[in-house]
Amino acid sequence: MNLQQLRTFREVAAELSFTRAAEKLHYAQSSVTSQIRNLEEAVGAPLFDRSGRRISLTDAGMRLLPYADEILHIVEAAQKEVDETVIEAS
Amino acid sequence: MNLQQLRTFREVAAELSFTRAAEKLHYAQSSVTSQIRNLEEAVGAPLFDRSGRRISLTDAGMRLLPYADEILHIVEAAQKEVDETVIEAS
DNA sequence: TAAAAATACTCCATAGGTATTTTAT
DNA sequence: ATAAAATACCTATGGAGTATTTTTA
Repeated sequence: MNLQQLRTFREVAAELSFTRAAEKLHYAQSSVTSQIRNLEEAVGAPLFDRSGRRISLTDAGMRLLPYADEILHIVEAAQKEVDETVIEAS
Repeated sequence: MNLQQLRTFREVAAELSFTRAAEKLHYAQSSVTSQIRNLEEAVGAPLFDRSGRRISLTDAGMRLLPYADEILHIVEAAQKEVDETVIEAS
């Protein structure tokens, strides 16, 4: 599991589309496919149901989503906190 | 910034030694050095003061540490949450 | 049949290792 | 003198892309 996979997962979950998530994040569609596949391998469960051109979150996906959000928010907060130090030092 | 860097950062901060952190995490010492260097680049601030063979956390490092801990804890919790789904499905 | 995901493949960046050098005690 | 971090260098893995194929609505 890595932060980039979580960002991509969040976007795919929001769009319910690999293609649109790829456009938004400036990835190739195939890259989004592998990121999600790798994340699914990492967590040991499928995150989306694929039925051709419609996808939907699995149970595991629905459970993971709020954690992904939380993690990414804290990462942002951490960056801001460190930025404060840099500002104060100047 | 990535999760592996945060895990390594946490261990270096706990040990206050690149060498001991490398042993604990089964990395080469040079790998820990680059991981920390890359993390420092990512956040835009030095995280440790190096004065030869003694290292200590900088102000930025001290600020980042609790966030790193929090992020890594939530990552663990997320994995457990997904595991629940896998168990329930069986 | 058309839109979206999966697959095959290629290429390159980077992560990690070994070996060595530098630097403070 | 020595213990620890930094650096130089090398290799291999994997991430991202393009092009194509498969799938289902």
